[in-house]
Amino acid sequence: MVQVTPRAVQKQQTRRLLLSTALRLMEHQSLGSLSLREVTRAAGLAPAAFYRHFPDMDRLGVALVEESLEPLRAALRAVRVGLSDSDEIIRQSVALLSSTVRANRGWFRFVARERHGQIPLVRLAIRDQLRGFADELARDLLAGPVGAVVRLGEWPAADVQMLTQLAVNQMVVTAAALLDPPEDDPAAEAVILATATTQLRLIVVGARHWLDRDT
Amino acid sequence: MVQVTPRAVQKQQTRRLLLSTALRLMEHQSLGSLSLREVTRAAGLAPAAFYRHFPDMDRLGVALVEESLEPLRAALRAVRVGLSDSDEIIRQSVALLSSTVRANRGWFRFVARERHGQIPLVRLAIRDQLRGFADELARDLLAGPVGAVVRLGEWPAADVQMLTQLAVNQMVVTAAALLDPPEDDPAAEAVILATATTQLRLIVVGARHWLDRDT
DNA sequence: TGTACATCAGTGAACGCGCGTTCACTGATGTAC
DNA sequence: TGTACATCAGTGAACGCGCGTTCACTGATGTAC
Repeated sequence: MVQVTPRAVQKQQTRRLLLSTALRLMEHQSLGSLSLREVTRAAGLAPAAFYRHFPDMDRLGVALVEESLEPLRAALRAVRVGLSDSDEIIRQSVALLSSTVRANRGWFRFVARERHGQIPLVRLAIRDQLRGFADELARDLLAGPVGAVVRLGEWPAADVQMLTQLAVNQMVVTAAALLDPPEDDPAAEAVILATATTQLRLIVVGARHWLDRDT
Repeated sequence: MVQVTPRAVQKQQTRRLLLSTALRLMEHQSLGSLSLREVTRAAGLAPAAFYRHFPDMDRLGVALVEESLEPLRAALRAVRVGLSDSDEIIRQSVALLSSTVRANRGWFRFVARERHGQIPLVRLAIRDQLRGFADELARDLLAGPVGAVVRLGEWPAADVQMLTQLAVNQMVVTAAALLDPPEDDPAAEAVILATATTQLRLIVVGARHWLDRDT
């Protein structure tokens, strides 16, 4: 049973404060170099208060992976529901990518950085969550107009997984590129989005011809 | 003029020792959390000796990016030269990917981790080098049998860039997946390679139909 | 409702430690003659 | 070739600092009666 006493509510607020503060501080550093004291200092707490919520920073990282997933998953599904049965699969996919990154900058930066970062527990948690994203995308595609266009229902299950993993990978990589200080060029972001669009288009072309690839 | 006195030779050896020691130590941590003292300790030097070679750890990271490129570039070109005019583009591409990662584990891990890591100078250096890889791949493809199959010569230049960047991205991501402790499953590596093979195949299918994608 | 005790989120001081950087130094190597 | 001075890669001690973790504590909140 979840505690709903004022004290328990306050504790949850402090916990969320620690998580959001850590995410904010990681704009310019990795989890591995973020110190417990930095987080509590920025959150306005004594260092020792940290231990009422997490045994160490690694576990805070894992919690960040798990608890950031929910709003992001909701955002992704909401945009996907808007997909009509038109042929503009690609334009809508890139719009989805772009808007989702915009609305979840901190989380994407965190995932891009820690996905291959130094903390094994966090890497594992991210890998699991990305697999979940890919699975969910697969389900949505199979049920929607995009799946119909490329006849996804006729694909071997392993191939569907491969496709959605490729899409999720490209999403994360593109997001990371968008989040990196886009050098001096003010048009850098447009270039990145244009490249991502074309790459996605190539993948969709590949998907369209997947079943007749040997002819 | 390059110095060739015994003293200069010794200095270069020490410099290379620092670089290789740092790369080895980064198997389990990121550059941002690797300390100058750890590197000099593992290299058998006094901490202050570091400053004879690099102003700080960030610059060592940049040097690592730049100086690891050469052997890797040589390895990549050597394998590509072996490509005959057969249709087995994909099998050879994955063999290339797999063998190259095997022969350059440390470097791939470093690139995968620091590409989105916390040190801007290193991120920038890696981005430049990956762009160089993509450009070189584009040149080789245009001149070779693969380019002929997909009529790469008729593609807009931006599309060729997009394709080779996608390939390089996938290479780095797959390499990172291979390098991560492959969980408990002993067949995990085979699964990763199979997925990478299929993804590459999808990309090639997309490339084959790229010019007639609107028909 | 009021009281008396229990819980526990957060405090603040203290600890030992490894860090990056500085500095004057040593002694082998290099150079001018 | 031999000598006398210059260079400079690497040393070792020292510094001040922020770190993670511990501990006894405080005082508001919770609970039993």
